[in-house]
Amino acid sequence: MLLNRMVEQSAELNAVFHALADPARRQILAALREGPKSVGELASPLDMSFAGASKHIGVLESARLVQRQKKGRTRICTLKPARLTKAEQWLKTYTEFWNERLDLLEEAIEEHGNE
Amino acid sequence: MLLNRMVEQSAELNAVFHALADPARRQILAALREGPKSVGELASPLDMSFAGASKHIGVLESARLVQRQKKGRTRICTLKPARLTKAEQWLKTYTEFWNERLDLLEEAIEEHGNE
DNA sequence: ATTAAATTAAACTAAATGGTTGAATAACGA
DNA sequence: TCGTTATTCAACCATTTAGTTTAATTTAAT
Repeated sequence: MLLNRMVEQSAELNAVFHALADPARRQILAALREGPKSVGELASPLDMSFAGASKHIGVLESARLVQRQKKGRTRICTLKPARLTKAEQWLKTYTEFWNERLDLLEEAIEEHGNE
Repeated sequence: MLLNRMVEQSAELNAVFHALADPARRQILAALREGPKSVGELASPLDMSFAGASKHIGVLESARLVQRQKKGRTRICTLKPARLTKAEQWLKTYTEFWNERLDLLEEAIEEHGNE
């Protein structure tokens, strides 16, 4: 159903944007760009308790931006940026709109600039 | 100072991503793409009280995504998507990273695909 | 001058968020 | 087996959020 898909998309964007709205979580994503890391490695630079960091990773995981898999007694986190493209696509329609406006403004200035 | 600028950026991204994380707010932004609208016009399709909608517009305003100006007894809201480009830029570095990975994967498949 | 309309402000509630600490779980090393 | 390490879980607390309703404010219309 159409409505169904819209609601899903909405929930997805909710989760992704919400996940990105916290600086600790963005720091975790930044760290993961260097490669997979354990929860402990991600937590240590974060100026908060280990459990707190684990929660943040949980938020990133439920937004499907990060995947956590058991390896021995550690959990290895990897970046799954596929969902970011959804957010990027959403933003793109807005910046396109903005650029169109700027173009129109430019035209208007060209036409009426020396009045 | 360098730290200063980083914190500012961080606060800015916090505000923008947080503003985008709510479907009612995204709906308001979508409506504003058609052109400037009054608070009332933005509120009516929103299935919430007028005051509630006004608060959402306040969130968008403090993220500097929307500007509200008094006109008679109404307030006209206009889209100011400049800040969205900050968010887009931030996302872009991640999707670029992702595309690089995909390219590497593709290469790897080309090389070892028929083993 | 009064009333009506558009909007914000204030006060409140319920739920979510971001954080803590301490106990529980599970796997590794001696 | 026993202690240690890595991580999560549970319970809790303070703050923020999203929403409400009612009152206040400002401007327009009669």
